[in-house]
Amino acid sequence: MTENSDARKPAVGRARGRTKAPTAKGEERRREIVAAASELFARAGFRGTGMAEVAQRVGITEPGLLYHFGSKEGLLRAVVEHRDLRSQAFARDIAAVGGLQALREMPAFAHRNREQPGLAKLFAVLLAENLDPGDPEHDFFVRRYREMRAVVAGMIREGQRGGEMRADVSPELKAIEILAALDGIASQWLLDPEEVDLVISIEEYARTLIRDLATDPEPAETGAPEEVQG
Amino acid sequence: MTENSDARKPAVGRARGRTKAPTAKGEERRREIVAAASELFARAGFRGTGMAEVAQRVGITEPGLLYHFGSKEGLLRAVVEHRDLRSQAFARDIAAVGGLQALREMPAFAHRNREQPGLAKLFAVLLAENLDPGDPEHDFFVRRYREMRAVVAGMIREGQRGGEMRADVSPELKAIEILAALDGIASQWLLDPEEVDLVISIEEYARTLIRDLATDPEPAETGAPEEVQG
DNA sequence: GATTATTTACTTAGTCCTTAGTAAGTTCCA
DNA sequence: TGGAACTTACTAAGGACTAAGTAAATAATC
Repeated sequence: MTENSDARKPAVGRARGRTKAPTAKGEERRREIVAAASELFARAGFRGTGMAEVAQRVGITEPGLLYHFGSKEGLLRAVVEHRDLRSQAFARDIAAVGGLQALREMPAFAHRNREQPGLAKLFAVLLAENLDPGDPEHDFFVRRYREMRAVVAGMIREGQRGGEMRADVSPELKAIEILAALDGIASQWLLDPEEVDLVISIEEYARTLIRDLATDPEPAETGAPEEVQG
Repeated sequence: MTENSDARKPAVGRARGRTKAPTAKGEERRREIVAAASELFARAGFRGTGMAEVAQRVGITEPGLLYHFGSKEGLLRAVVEHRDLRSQAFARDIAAVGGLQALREMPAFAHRNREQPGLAKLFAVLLAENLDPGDPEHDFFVRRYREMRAVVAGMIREGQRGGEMRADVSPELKAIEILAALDGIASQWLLDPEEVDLVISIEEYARTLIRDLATDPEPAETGAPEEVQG
């Protein structure tokens, strides 16, 4: 399927009929559709979700969908681009505070993720469906992960320059590890939330990271409640 | 699709026509089919692969496939159960050597994985397609991850009992973290092998782990070649 | 040890449903 | 009055799966 059908693929990404500016109603409609598609793609994946399901969910016909997005892949692209909150929020968090403090923010990040399991799942599912070059959004995920690794590596380099992080770790490799751990923990949590607590697991991993990376030993927070710094 | 069609689902798992013992030829054929299906499922997932594709690959008809496995889900089950080398090899490695030594074996595990990227990908893709309860192999993956976490936690407990690992880490949480990191690194490697080196990343993570968990400082292996112990 | 009966391992032909996508027309708002 | 935002009606292909029959190997019987 992916191999021979490179010829005459339908126009992807933009609408069929429309050529000028969209109206407010249209934009609102598109937001609804993206929201519905996000939910369904998170459940059954891109391949496991039919256009008819999405259409029914928003109360429109199938060609109505295609009017807005041109093709199923166009809809996927819209979902992937619009629902990009994850890496944006992630980058904002890490860029806002530098060095070690960024690691201390990881539990907050975990809390936010737990409140929107749909988003975490959407990300995990779509990533797995786009591992192959040739998968429709492969390049998007490659770019996103390169960006995220760069942001995390930058955060570590900052900590190293400031002297609060040990200098003998490679920022690039540590960035791979950190993103890997976060993804992997999320994946185990999504699979088996009764056995794997997302927040506790990430908190513990953050403690490990700080213990391993900090040059100064952290104030022992075992038994010491949060009001220490107040 | 997953919601309403609980009624009259076709018999899953076993063959339609056959009721007694299979012949040697049949078993060989089934192995061929499982191998082909594994490759195709790794590429496009269970949902993205048609029975016709699998059939063509092994040179059989579609009903020929169904004779052997009863349904598409039956074929998936066979793939998942037969291609279970990963966790078995993993458990064997970890159980063979206890404690810290198991962590030192992680790079070897990484090397094996790199030689069979198809298997790693199959695992990642099928996991993501079975995150939901109700997905056909959801329970299988839940069980597998529980087993793997138990094996890793046991290895850590052993290290702690022997005194070579620090006692103030939770074996259960550390097991989650280790499996998460391994999966996450593999996932980034599968997505972008040019930027992410599986073996180097896992080696570095193993070093971090040993540095963090060992009670005795390890002999600095930087610059010291392997012939030290010879 | 040849014949008969049974079973495995298929094939051909066909069912019925779902799939993404098209063509052409309609409504409604700016 | 022209274009955005739809709908109805349709196509062609692919989806898993069934029914019924056949070739060949195996097992049972005389």
